[in-house]
Amino acid sequence: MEEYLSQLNDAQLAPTLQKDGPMIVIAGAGSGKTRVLTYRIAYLMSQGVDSFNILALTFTNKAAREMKERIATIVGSSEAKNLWMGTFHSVFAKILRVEADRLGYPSNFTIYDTQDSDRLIASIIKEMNLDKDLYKYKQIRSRISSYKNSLITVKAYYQNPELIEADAMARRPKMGEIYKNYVDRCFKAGAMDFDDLLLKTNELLTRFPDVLAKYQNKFRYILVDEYQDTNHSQYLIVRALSDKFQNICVVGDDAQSIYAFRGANINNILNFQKDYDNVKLFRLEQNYRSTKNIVNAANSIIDKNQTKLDKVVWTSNDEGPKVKVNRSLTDGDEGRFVASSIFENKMQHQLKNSDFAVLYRTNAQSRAIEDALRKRDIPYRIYGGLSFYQRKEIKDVLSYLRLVINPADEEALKRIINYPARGIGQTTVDRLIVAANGYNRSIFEVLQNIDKIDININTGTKNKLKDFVTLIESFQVMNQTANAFELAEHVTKASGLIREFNKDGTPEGVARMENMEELLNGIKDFVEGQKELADATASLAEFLEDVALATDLDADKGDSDHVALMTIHLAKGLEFPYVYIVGLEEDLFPSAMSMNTRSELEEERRLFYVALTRAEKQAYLTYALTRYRWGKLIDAEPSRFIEEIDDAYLDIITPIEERRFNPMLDADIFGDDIPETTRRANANKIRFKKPVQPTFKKKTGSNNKPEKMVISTPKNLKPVDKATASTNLFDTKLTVGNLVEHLRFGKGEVLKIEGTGSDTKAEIKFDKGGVKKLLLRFAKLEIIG
DNA sequence: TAGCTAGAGTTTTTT
DNA sequence: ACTCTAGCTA
Repeated sequence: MEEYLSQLNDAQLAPTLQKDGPMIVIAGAGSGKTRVLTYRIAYLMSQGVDSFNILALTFTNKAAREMKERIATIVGSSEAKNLWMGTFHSVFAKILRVEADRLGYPSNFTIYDTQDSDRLIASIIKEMNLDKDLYKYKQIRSRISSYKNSLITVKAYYQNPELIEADAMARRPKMGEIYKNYVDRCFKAGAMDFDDLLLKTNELLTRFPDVLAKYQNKFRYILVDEYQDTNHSQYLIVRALSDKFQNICVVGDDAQSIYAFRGANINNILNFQKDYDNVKLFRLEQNYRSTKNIVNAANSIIDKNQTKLDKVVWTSNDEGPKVKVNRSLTDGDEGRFVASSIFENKMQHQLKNSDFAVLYRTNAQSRAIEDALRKRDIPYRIYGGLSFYQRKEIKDVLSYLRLVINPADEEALKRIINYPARGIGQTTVDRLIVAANGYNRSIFEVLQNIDKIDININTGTKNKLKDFVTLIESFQVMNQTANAFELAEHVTKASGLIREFNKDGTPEGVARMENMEELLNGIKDFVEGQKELADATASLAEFLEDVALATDLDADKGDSDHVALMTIHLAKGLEFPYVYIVGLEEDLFPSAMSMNTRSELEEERRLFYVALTRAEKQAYLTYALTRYRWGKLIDAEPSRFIEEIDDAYLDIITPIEERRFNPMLDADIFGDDIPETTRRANANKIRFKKPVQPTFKKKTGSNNKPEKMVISTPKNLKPVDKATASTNLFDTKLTVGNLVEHLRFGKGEVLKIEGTGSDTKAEIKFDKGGVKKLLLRFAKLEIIG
């Protein structure tokens, strides 16, 4: 142990060796707080604290896993195994499963993700015959979420005239009723949403003193990482659990609080010293991560914020190069700049791809970067966005599995009762929902008793429903004996999902099959991992819980060398030698949605601070003068955040304006006979999902507009049946490019082209039928005059 | 009931 | 630019 402690400096050592009592560590960016947490846990154990009695709450499961591995190398894996470590959501989901019956929930409750919640709310709004323009399900969901995070239950809502008044003012007088219905339906479905995992934990701890005592005695030592991003609900859980022994250690940095939008309350960290008696305060101010230029640039930004704790982050690292600022003409150019710069840095400094990260404010920005990296053959990985488990085909498979575990799961049932199509239409489902609500039973119970109840469904449809019940019940029987993988494999076949995915033979169908196979492999890995633990409960239920709470970062095994692309939010806690912060433009970063109040703007500024402090050696700030947003080209101006950095730390490099068309990068996509200006314009508009080389000849009619087009298909792609396509075209010169963007494959001709400029529409007829979805980018185009 | 189309809404960030 | 859905037709 001592030899490990020798790796800490004095400032880090003090909190590490502080064994008992409430304490707060204010840790600047890159000051080694993870190290302190890790060694402090190891130290506690060396002082005789039982690992069963330690609870560490982290921000991601990945962080928990890494910390656990690190501790295992110090104290041994058998000791480390018993530590309770994870996110708030995953730790309390486990506890809730154990105590579920107290709250009237089944222990196999489903965890609804955001999409499930959205669908349920939309369904409720529809059932209540409310105006969906007034009651937008996303807004309603976010309202409900913030109620729950503030511990405002339905009852509390109705007792609070201010809230009722506020919703009435917002022309949503039925808000309370929707909230009540939503909560009831979740309960009836045996489902908890993300916020419930915290809310129900609070309910559990307040309503049942014996349960509270049990966990207070269990978790004698509690550590919370990223405390600045806890919300009220999490705050109360921590307070309740630590109340008896008061061995609570929170670590955080007010300057890195970036989750106010989901209820995080920066006052939790600012007021910690008032919440407990005799709080020991520690500060970690020396940055070990970044160069002087980066640290100083970051400090000069955060100085502009009024709300902050006193803290001066400094470093004894090298000066390093200044922060480079680059201007581009378009978002496409910005992407190419980043790709070229990464390429050059890699060559010049002999670096790996994983030494680089590109950070952006919104997920939509990844596109332009992605395209540029692909053209340069630089491997990359996009984190976040739509995660693997949220993809349609994956959710479909998971829905079958969810229904096996919890037949009451309404959202899972609605997803798959007619997928693959088995002749059960919306009308039938609506009637089932009405019946289920009327009998106060789950839809599945209604289905099981379809002959015994009074319901307006014809015999043919009833038989189809019975077949569906039989199918699910057969899976349930199989689940008694088979392991999760065997069951999942059987489900994909017996449900007809495999047949469905193989049906059309399109690239999308093939991709879906591949994804499903990847899911099955994942389940197989999970089952085998569980076998090693000699845990007989290697169950499907546990897999589903892991999946529900998994994030994209958690899934990263770090086994391949790639450039990381992610939002700044996702990058919190990570570090990279080279960091590119892109899209530094007004209305984008800071976001247009966050410039109404000073506190919103300050949060954006903290976000920028987080972004910059991810960099170890070199940071780049880039912005473009024009950018495509919502499909339209808009002008942009540089972010105020660039000006806020002290000039002394900036190196404003030559703008990309002089960049010339680079045939090596662009010519492979566009035919040689297309004028350079058009190709350049096209280069910004067209995205290819796979490297293809369509070639086409441009021939125009007398009025210089394309009148007819023949589209020929590469041999390996199958023509589809039928054919009209309409699209808005930016200008006539781009007709070809945009059609490549939109067309599927097959032969066809243009029936009509209407309008000019941004309002141009084209209609194309294929010889052999049509375009199911206007997605394909693999066409070979020929325009005939 | 299934399949197709036109039109609306979307992009702020996530467990 | 892309996705989702209501509403239409067969």
